[in-house]
Amino acid sequence: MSRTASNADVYNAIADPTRRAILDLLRQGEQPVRQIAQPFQMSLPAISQHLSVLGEVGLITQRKEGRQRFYRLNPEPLKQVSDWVSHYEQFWQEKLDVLGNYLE
Amino acid sequence: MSRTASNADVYNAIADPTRRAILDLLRQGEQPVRQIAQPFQMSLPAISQHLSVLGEVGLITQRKEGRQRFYRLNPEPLKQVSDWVSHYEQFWQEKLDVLGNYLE
DNA sequence: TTGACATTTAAGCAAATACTTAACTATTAC
DNA sequence: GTAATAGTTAAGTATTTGCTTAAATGTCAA
Repeated sequence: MSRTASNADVYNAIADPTRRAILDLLRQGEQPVRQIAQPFQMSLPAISQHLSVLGEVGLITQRKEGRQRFYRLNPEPLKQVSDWVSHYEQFWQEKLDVLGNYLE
Repeated sequence: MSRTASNADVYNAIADPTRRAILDLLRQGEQPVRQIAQPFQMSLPAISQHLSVLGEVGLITQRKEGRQRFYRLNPEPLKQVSDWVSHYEQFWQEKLDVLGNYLE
């Protein structure tokens, strides 16, 4: 086994700010690569590589149309993150409750 | 500026499975380093370094007692992740709704 | 069929990451 | 004091990451 047990996992995919921004972009709907790349100061291959990482963990899907490739958001894998984080929500909720009680 | 804009950020901190496991452990309450390290097949310095990463982003705090150092969970920074992910929850919720409507 | 366009793949590189072992610092116990 | 205990810091290393430029692939347009 390699050093990192779950190497190509969702947590890793969203660790990069560019990739998160790409996901945010795709919330508006599917887009071709050139359009996805446009806001970033980075070469097209770099974006393509980020898209590939996102694809590997299932966060985006691809549709080919002519010479364009449309990428579409598939947020399901984020559910894993959401579920994990939700275990911690009670903690800051508790803190808020304590604060609330104090204010009453 | 370096390659990654937000280098020592929460997303990066939780990208590592060991660090997530440490956070999970600390949900049970504060613990000294030796106890945190115990479930992992990894040297103590390695754990210490992970704790340092978690500390840098504010996910844990430290309390010194004699020669022991107790680490305590501070989940607030996870709120950032929770908030970001929540933007996507509607997407899979929609999918579930579509499924629900179909089943009716 | 030649060339432009959209995108990926390849190759290379500097920096970051996740470890390791060895050495250090602080605290308590004898 | 001396030694054991708890933990960090230092130094070194193999691997991964995030980029780059150059070359390759596939598609449409003249």
